[in-house]
Amino acid sequence: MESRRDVFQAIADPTRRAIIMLLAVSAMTPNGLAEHFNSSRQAVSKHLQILTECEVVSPESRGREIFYHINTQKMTEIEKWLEQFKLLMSRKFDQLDNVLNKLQNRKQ
Amino acid sequence: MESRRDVFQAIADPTRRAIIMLLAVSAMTPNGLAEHFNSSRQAVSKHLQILTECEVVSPESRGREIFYHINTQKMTEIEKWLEQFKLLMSRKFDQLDNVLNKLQNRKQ
DNA sequence: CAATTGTGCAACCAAATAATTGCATTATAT
DNA sequence: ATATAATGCAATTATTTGGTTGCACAATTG
Repeated sequence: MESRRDVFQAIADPTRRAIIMLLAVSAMTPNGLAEHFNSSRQAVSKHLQILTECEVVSPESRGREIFYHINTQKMTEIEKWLEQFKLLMSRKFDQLDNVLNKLQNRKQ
Repeated sequence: MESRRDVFQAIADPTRRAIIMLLAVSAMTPNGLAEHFNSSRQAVSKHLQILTECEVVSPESRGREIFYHINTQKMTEIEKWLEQFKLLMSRKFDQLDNVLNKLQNRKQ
């Protein structure tokens, strides 16, 4: 539970993805979240720790409860990466188009 | 190297993300890919195996070489999940809006 | 003040991961 | 036919992961 700590690592685990979805609807406490899963409260707490470390989530203390909120901003990193990917893909098709155009020009 | 085999697991590893980006530009062989990394060819081959298993990539044999292509379709699963997430987030704001509207109506 | 509640943290453990090295196999080239 | 190149597969290993239990500690309740 130490090293690689980024958004992609954060969403790799299905339980963490479920936590993210729940928190997207409303901020919740570890106990509140744990009710939705089979694993123990401490297990959920560990996931929250990981999510906090990569800033996907941030804790807000209210009395003895801690509400965890989604950090939307961090989630956009995934989107950025996907955009980059799609850009590279589209360029590939552009190059293919160029090849096809040249072939067509030769035929003319 | 057995169990969880989905797109999110696929993009969790930074080397695999790099491989995906390279293949987004053009199909490549394991040897060709390995030149871009410090790790051994076999290590890259294992990543390709994982990427193949979750259908992010597919192999095309040409003589003794194997060209790996990106399977764009599978990448959209990530996008779908992100869309779902953003939908939940927007609904949260809608609910907040509703609350604010009701408060405003009371003041009227 | 004592009991309870909500939480984090440490120690521990089984399983999975990423990487290595050493082969076996197939296709090409000489 | 033999050498070489491109690749996959198996065994091994260190590290990381995800989970558990048991505890400590602060806030709340009675």
